[in-house]
Amino acid sequence: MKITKASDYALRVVGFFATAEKNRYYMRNELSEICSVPDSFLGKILQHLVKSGILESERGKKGGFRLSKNPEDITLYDIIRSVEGEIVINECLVEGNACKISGNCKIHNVLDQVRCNLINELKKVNVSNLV
Amino acid sequence: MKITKASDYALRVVGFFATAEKNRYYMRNELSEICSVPDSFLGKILQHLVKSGILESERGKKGGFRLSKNPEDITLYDIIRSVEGEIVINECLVEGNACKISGNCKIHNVLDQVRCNLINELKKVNVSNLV
DNA sequence: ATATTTTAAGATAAAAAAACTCTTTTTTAA
DNA sequence: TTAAAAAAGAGTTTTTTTATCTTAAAATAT
Repeated sequence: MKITKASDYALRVVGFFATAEKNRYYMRNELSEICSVPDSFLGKILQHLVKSGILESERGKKGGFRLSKNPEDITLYDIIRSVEGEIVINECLVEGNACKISGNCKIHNVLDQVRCNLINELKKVNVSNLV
Repeated sequence: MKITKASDYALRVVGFFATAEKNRYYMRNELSEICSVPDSFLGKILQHLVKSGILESERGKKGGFRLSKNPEDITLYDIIRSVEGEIVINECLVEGNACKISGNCKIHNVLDQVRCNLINELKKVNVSNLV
């Protein structure tokens, strides 16, 4: 019931971009320093954020990372989803993974409700709310 | 962002008790079979549930486990809390663990809100709702 | 009393996931 | 064509989860 450190780091970085100079590219090692995130680990996290369209990147000299959307259009859910994959409260609800008792118990339905509610809460907050 | 298997197992067991013969003691190995939970792992889970007052136990012949409250008075939160400890959405919010940037960032406040909301949702559902 | 049955407690082991690193490749600009 | 940056993928270490096993303690039946 906890976000991973990768998510925490991602939130910091995207949160920083909301306050940063618009359109400027920041290099991985700059971001690493500014946000106190291990440099090479951050590399992986940034890749995820780029793949899911939250950041955009440019290689080579003058390269780096910057936001590819307005902060208002990026939610906490987007960021966590980007680095952790889909949020699932309990394993049994994962498709193709149904547990033996799933037919006749309500636990899973209830947990799925909790999950939907959690996701909605995370969608309510956008990155500009973090400034 | 997922409950542990121990929590899932605990939910099954307590859920079963809600449908089971009232006041009767069920032995660990019975519960293990009924709920499809590994016998010795279940031992540990049952200990947690007893310690937090959800179940009560009796040793020796005729011993076993049973509910020590009405199903209506046991919430999903109680059960998860019992086996996983306090729900924390992000590590930085754990006391004595404050991260360097905690003073000047809103991320943690926001995640704490999400956490409160999640806990409230889990408190809304009680074990009799699972029958 | 004593043997039997059951949970309690603690140590330990195996497996899985998380957290992080390193190396090689690709892209870009000067 | 060289230097600087991200991309990609493999690999490593650490931590957490998921169990198991063994010994102790308690309750009951005989």
